[in-house]
Amino acid sequence: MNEMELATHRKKTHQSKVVDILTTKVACKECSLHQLCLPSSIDGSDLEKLDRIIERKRPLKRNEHLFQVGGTFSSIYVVRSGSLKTYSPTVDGQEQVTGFHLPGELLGLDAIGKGQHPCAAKALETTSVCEVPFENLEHLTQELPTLQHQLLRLMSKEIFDDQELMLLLGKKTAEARLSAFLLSISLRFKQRGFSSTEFYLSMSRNDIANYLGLAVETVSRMFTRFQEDGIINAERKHILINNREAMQRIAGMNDCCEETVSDENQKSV
Amino acid sequence: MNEMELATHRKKTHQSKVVDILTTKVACKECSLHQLCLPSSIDGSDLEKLDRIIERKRPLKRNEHLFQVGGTFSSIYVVRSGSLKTYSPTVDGQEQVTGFHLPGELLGLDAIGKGQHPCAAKALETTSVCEVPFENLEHLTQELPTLQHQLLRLMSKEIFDDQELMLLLGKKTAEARLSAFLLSISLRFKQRGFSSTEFYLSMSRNDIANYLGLAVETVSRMFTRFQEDGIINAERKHILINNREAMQRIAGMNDCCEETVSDENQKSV
DNA sequence: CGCTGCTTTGAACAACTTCAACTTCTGTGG
DNA sequence: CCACAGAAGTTGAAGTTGTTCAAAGCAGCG
Repeated sequence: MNEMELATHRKKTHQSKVVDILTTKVACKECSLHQLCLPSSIDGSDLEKLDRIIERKRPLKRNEHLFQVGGTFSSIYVVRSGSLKTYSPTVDGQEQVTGFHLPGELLGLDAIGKGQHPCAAKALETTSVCEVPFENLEHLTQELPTLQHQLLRLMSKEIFDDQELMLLLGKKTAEARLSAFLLSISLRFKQRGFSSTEFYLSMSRNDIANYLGLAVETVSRMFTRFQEDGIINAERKHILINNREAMQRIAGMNDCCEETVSDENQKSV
Repeated sequence: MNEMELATHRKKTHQSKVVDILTTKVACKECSLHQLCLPSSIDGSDLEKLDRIIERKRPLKRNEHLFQVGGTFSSIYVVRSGSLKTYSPTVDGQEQVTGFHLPGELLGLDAIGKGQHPCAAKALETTSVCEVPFENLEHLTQELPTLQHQLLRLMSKEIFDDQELMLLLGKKTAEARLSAFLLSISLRFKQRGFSSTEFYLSMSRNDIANYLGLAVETVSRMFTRFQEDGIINAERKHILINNREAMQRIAGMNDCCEETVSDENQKSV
């Protein structure tokens, strides 16, 4: 039944030039991000239903906005390729980078509550996204319990991740922050089938510093220090992780000065 | 700054609290938190369906746990009265307070993704909660689109709030953090029909400091400073907000350097 | 080639932490 | 009801981390 429909659908949406693999209108079924995205754990005709409500937009160029602060919320977005940053303006005219978004990751979940985007999203490089009109998605989740479950899971994960970051910002030293950041990126690349030890950072030092709540200079110094210690090789945006264990150690604790924490005493009360 | 006044306040503080109202099994329909909680925008027989899946547990005593780290996730919880803190253990055996929860607020949303609680929840005072078995809730949201919508809204709000806190932790000075914290508490009390200018903090300075990513001593000093500047009156846990505008100004910007309260000509926007 | 924006480096400085002592509060048992 | 011990909060002084300011090195691009 649906093969035909799907073909028709694809033809209808196939109006822009096919430049490269990034702009191809891949069905969810064939998308390599399948397992990371909303369709995880959905298949068959259900997947096609989801597929049908998704709009695949033309790729964004570097520095183009996906949405602006205060923009009306109507869709959530999934990164298909490339990357974006989200950031909010602060009272004093600065901006605070609230997140980086790699392929398979969702954007816009923070806007559901108020109906408008509390942050802006800007492409860090050439980036393509799937647009999922939220109203349609809500309707579809009524039909597909597993889709609803997946949506809730993804939102929950976002809450969880945010809390991890809060912990980072509240308690960790500069080197712990950068280390944790690099490990997080590394892990996310790995989950997407890329190398976890060698990658390019699409964001500037400034964005990293902003995200981690540090001054650019501090981030730069930390990169230098890690390199001197042989833990990483950093040539501009090209990163090579040499010693993952060391990084995990640094990211984990290193409270302020010395370590020697082999304490087993779990506080229970 | 009036010792007589403060002494009087102190005496009033020691009045015993009658808690029998708190333990009554109120139906959602009659709950004063109706508008803040899941049932918002549901009514009639639908509300009764929700009511039926909710379990009202016996009140928790101060320092009792609602759930522990790593505990199996099966329900989300709504605070009915009292308050709780959530906190996660850090690698080095410390704990990081991730939030305070007042009546009408949800707990456990961060556990949906992994199926177990990434943080523990402990009562700060005598506290009663509603338990909402998640599986039942998920089923019910399939029937009641508005309930689903409300759940998504609440989760989205949590994401949004977390991002606000990230901003606080990443960019703000100690006084800005404390000021923003007090304003947040004030607002939440107001939404619950309590005074927004005079309230009791159920959490210790230690918890506040931990939550804000500061040392206890720093928080203490900031309280003292605010009091000296006449912005608040703080007698232990009893807080009186005298100058909301000043607090908003301090919470908003006040980049790094200090200035006196008289200073009106600061950068706006 | 010279401009611009991004990154790195150095030195002085400020904010916050840590350490330590002291005060105030709370609750428990005599 | 009071005394006492432990917890919680406050205050001061010294010490660190990270910031700010200033300037120089590097890549990209017209």
